[in-house]
Amino acid sequence: MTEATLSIGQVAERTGMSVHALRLYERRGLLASEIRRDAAGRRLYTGGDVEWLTNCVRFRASGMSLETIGRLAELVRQGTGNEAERLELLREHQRRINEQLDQLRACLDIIDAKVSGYERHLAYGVTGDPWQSHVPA
Amino acid sequence: MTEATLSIGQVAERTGMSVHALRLYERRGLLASEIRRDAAGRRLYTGGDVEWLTNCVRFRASGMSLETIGRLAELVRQGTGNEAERLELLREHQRRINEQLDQLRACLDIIDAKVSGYERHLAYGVTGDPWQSHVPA
DNA sequence: CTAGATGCTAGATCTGGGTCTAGGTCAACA
DNA sequence: TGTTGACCTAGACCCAGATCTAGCATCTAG
Repeated sequence: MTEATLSIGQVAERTGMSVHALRLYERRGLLASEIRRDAAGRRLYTGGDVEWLTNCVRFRASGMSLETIGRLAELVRQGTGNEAERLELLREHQRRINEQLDQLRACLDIIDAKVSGYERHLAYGVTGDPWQSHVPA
Repeated sequence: MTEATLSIGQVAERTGMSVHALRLYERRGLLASEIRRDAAGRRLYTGGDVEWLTNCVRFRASGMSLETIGRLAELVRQGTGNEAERLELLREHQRRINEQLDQLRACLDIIDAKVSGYERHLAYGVTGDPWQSHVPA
């Protein structure tokens, strides 16, 4: 079963990446498997490639650097035998995501407080600057 | 009561910013109030400045751009009367933080799944690559 | 009195992650 | 047949945000 393939443009469409970025990622070795080419040298992406890239997009959105993605890609390219390393890398990122969640929640608390401060301020015409004065909000 | 002031180095220490960044923020107009100087031209930060900067650090960590911080700073500098605008700006950021939280959680789910996939893999010597093969993980 | 921190300004440099350009190949369709 | 549109490579460019440099001034402790 010759797997159906996609052109770079189609992959861009379904991953949300630009074709430029797709080529960049390939040049930088961020792909888990080599991309085949057609007779004219055009890239042929498989479903697996798209899946990998979709994960890359998520990883990026959660702050993983291209360098780290590259390390992970290399481990996957090497094949089985380095699962412990992959796990370590993933656990590290897991940790970083949790840190980010904490930070975001902390910031959100502050903003929520300021937002309701301003809402009160606007609703009741409270005097004074809810930011400048040390009134909470 | 002449408020106690801090040097730029001290502010760097307690906000976690570098002195370079502190000067940069000032040049870019990201501060809510003008920083006084001593006779020799050295900056004298007040507690309020440190508080503002601490919020800046949080805002940055949650993805607010320097430009947006600058807009907020300007509104605060202008004094009361533009609370509605400030509120709008804060609400917008609130929205963006919530989006980020969603994305992070989504990514975390994927990573969690992969992590436990690899853990199972390592614990039971399951064969096959939990990444390559379409085995969950 | 002098060394060593610490501060100042203006402007240069770096980094990460993309995006864009030039110049060219190829396929399909009117 | 010839133009249109998607693709190719290599390398230039961009942007935000920070960091560093040069050259100088000012304190403070020994």
